[in-house]
Amino acid sequence: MQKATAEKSDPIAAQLAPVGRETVQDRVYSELRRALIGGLFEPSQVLTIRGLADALMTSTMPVREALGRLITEKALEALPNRSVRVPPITLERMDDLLRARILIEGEAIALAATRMTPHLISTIESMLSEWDEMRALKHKKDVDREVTLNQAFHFEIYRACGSAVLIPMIESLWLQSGPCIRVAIYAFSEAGEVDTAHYHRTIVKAMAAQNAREAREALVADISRPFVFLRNKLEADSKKGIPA
Amino acid sequence: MQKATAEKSDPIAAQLAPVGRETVQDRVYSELRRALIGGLFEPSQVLTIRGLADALMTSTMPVREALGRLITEKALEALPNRSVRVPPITLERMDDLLRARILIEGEAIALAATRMTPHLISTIESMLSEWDEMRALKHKKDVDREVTLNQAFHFEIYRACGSAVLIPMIESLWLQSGPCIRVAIYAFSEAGEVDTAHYHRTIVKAMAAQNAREAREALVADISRPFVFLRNKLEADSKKGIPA
DNA sequence: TCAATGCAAGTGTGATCACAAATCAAATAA
DNA sequence: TTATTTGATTTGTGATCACACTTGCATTGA
Repeated sequence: MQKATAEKSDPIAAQLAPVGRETVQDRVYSELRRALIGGLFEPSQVLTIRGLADALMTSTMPVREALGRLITEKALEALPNRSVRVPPITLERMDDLLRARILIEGEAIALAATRMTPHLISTIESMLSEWDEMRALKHKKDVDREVTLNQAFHFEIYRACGSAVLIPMIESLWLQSGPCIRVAIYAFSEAGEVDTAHYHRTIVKAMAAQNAREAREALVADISRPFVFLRNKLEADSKKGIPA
Repeated sequence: MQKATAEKSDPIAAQLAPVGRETVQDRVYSELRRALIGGLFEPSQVLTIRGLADALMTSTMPVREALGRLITEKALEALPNRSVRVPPITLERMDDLLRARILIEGEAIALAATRMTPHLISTIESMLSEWDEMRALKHKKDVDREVTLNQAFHFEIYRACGSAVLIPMIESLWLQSGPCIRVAIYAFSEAGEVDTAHYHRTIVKAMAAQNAREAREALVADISRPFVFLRNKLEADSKKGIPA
């Protein structure tokens, strides 16, 4: 493993930093988080501390702390062998996750709808056009960018709900459904174009009108899509697989 | 600090253990969890790694991992100084927590109501009588036992909802509202007797009838009580305090 | 040939060390 | 007396070491 000795401190740079410098474990945690939400890890893939430490150019210490944190929010799973893996996809778990997301994200967007400001509305409207830009040069399926844009759009709205309790729960739910979503988006691409931007436009319209009920319904339609799609795909696969 | 060197392994005892032995960090995590849900820490109290390690008779390592996990589920709070404390109580946060608990625990109990078995019903009915036993010898206010019993009753029901996603979220919410609840229960005791068992009986009746709507309403009444009580108390205190 | 045993590499866990930053106290200067 | 600075102590963070357990493969036995 590459040495990562603590370098001598630079007192000048130290005093320039505001108050809270970023720790290595925070960086590692963020990286793993991003990778999980983006679905960069396979479901059922096992992760090793030393392997991740090598990949992230650090020692094992920040990695084990980050893994522990991800395990408590169910983004990863601790096997009885003490090894850790990204949770496998099952139909029951997908239904469970979707139900929880409808419940909590639905509540968050309904709250947010009643608190919209003109500035916020123009912000999320401008995010719609970003979506169109990407479609313009869609010769390459940029799944990463698609995932990032989708996440930014949703959380820009959720932040407006003003609940310091609900938002971390939603982040945890995205973390848990990340691997499924990536699989679903790939399946989308194979099955032909599906207009995510259309669903987002419906959401923005409801938000601009401060109509909580319509916003919730539009959101439910948006987040249900990949789940029902993936569910159909998995059921079709098992029908093909089991009789064989 | 007390030495906690790894003792030599006992191969016989090792092979008797099923598969997953308990790690020290799991023990530490459980202890801190129990202490937080039970409200054994003061709000705004700062916790130090070495202090907890000494108290729990272990090294710093398991403690830091446990603290990191508790911080991610918002049971503790990381200050910019890198020190960690139990979050202070504010009116906004209490309202936020109560709203989330009504939303999620309400959904869980509604789900559970549709899945009740005779065995489960008799289990939670028997828990009611335990409550009466405690009341019989209430010469001593056993707040700890009260908290434990309340927790056991609620989670026995929540487990029946069958959602591996909702239950950890509820645990996180209890963890976050633990400090408030303890303060509220003390305030209850001062303000004279309040019959928790009565609310629980109403819940059990609705559950036995598999009436999801009534169960949800009874639950909301039960969990709202300490919050509205504490809210009134805090508002009264601030009215007395600020003009002075 | 196949199952069982034993060895070696890999992995997680806990303890300890090193270091920088924060905190607190006493001492000094205004 | 009050404000500032200096020094010692405390605390969090990251690296490294030691050890037990797991896993995989090769050797050995029937």
